[in-house]
Amino acid sequence: MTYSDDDHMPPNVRVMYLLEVMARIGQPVTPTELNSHIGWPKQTIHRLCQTMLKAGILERHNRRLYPGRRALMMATGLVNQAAGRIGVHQVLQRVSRRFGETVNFVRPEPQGMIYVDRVETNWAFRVALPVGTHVPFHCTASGKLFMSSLSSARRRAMVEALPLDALTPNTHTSPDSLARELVSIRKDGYSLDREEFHTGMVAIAVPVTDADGRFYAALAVHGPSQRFSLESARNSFDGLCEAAAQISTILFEKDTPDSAG
Amino acid sequence: MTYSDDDHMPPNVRVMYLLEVMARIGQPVTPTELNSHIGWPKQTIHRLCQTMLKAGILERHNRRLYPGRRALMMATGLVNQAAGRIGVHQVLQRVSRRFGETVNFVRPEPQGMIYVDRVETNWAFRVALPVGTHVPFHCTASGKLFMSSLSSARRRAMVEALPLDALTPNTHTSPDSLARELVSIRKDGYSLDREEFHTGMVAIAVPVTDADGRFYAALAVHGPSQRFSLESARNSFDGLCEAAAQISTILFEKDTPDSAG
DNA sequence: TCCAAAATCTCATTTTTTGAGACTTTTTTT
DNA sequence: AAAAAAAGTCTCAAAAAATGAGATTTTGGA
Repeated sequence: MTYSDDDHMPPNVRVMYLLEVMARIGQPVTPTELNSHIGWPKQTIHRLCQTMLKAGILERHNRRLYPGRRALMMATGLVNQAAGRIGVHQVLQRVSRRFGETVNFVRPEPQGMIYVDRVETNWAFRVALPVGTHVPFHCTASGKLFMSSLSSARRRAMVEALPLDALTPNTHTSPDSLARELVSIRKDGYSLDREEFHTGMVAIAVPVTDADGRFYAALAVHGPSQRFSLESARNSFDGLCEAAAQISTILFEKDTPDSAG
Repeated sequence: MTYSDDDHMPPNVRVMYLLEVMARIGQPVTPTELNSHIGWPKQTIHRLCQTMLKAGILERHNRRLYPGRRALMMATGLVNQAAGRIGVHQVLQRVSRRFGETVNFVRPEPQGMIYVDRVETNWAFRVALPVGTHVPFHCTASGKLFMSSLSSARRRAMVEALPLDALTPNTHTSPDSLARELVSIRKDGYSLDREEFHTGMVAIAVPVTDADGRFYAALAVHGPSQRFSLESARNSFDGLCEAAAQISTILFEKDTPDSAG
C-alpha cells in the first residue's frame, strides 16, 4: 500500500502494461520497437517478452511480437463480459423504450456476429434469436457494419470468402454489391438491414467505439417492417448514436468525480 | 530460464492469469469466488486483486470484480489487432465447404506444430485433436512443410534432432528419407501425409507466407483415405493455394488508409 | 564479407512476492 | 437482536523474483 508515488508500477503489472502498449500500437513490433514506447532497460524488456512468449501470452514471427492465444482468448472473454456491465444494459433498455423495438448489442466473432446482450419489446412479434446466437455477416446490419470497419484488404478478402447465401430476396449474393454497400456504410456511419436476413424484418446498426475510436460492438435496433420502416430506422440514427456514445463512455471513459448531472 | 517445471507460473504472469479466469467465468465475481477457481492462499488472491484494483485493471461494484477500463481498452485493442482471425476463419470455412473435409490452420512452435484454427466437416469420422493441440513435425503434412521451408543447415539439424517415432507403418523413421522428402516438398510447394500420423488418414498442406514470402503457417486439409485419396488431395492443390494467398492478404497486407472516398 | 544494431548471457544487489496466523469486518442464520 | 460463519485485512520473516549494468554473441543489411 505504499505505492503512493503515482507512476510507480509493481513488476506484477508490467505484463499487463506491455500488452496495453501492444494493443495501442495495434500492429506487430519487435521488442526494441516496443521499448521505444516504454523506455525500460534493454534487458528488462527482453526478459519480460521471453516470459510472456514462454507463457503463450505472446507469439513471435520473424522477430515481431503478436498477441498469443492466451491473450486473445482473454481479450475476447473480457470484451464480451463487459458488454453486460451495469449501465450498458440500462442504455439498451432506454433505447428500446424510446423506439419501442428490440435492441441488440452485437460483437464479431470468427463464426459470425454474436448477440451479447439484448432488450426485447413486449410485442408478440419477436425474433427467436437468444443471446449467444451467431448470425451471418453478410445479411445483418451489424455484420455489415463490422466488415465496413475493416481495412480495405481485409474487407475485400472477407467479402470474397463469405458464403453469400440468399436468405431472402433482398440478400446480397454478389461480392461486388456487398463490397459497394460496405463502402457507403463506412461513409454514412450506419448500416441498414433491408429485409436481407428475414423477410419483413428491418434493422439499423451504429458502431460503439472505444476511447481510441476502434470498433467495439454494434448497437442495433430491429423490428417488423410494418411498423419499423427503413425510414423510421434512419430517423432513429441520431438517438442511436447518442446511446452508442453513452455506452462508450460507460465502458471506456474515466469516472468523473461527480456525475450527479 | 530455469522454470523447467512446466506448471510453474512466475508471479509476473499471475495478473494475466487472474484476468484469464475472470474472462472464462464471464461474469462478475467476488475475490473468494474467483479463488474457488484458482486455489491460491486467501491472502495472495486478495493482495493481487488490490494491486489490480489500484492499477485500474479491475473495478469493484458492491463486492464484485469487473474488468476495469484499462483491461477493456487493452482487450479491445488486441481483438482489433487480431480481427484478421475472423477473416481467416471464413476462408477456412469456404475451403472446408468446397472440399468437404476438415481444414486446419497450423503454426510451428518449439513443442511441435499447433492447431491454431480449424473447421470440421460433419462427417462422423473426425480427428479428436482440439484446437491448441501440438502434433509432431516428422509425420504430419504441416510439420514436414514447415521443415521444408527452413534453410538447409537448419533443416538438417532439425531432422537429426527429432525423435522419429513410428506412429504408423508409413512414418519416416530415418533422417535420410525424411530429409529427402523435405527437398521434394520444397520443390513441389505442397506436402502430403500418406497415412504417416494415423493409419487411414491422409492430408495435404500448403504454406501461408508473410509479406516477405517467409513461411508463416500451413493450411492443411485432411480426411480418411477411403474418400480422400492422395490423388484427391493433390487435386485440391490449386484451390488451397488460392485460399492460402487470401489468408496471406488478410494477415499481412498493409492497411490502405481508406478506400471509402 | 563486414558492420552496426539487436538480442542474449551472467551475476550481485535490491525489491517484491509469498503465505501462515491472528485479527476485524461483513453477512447470514437462528 | 444475538450468534455463527464467512469474507476480508493486517503483520512479518523467509523465499523468490526482478533488476539492470556490462560483456558477449547473433542477426540482418550493405
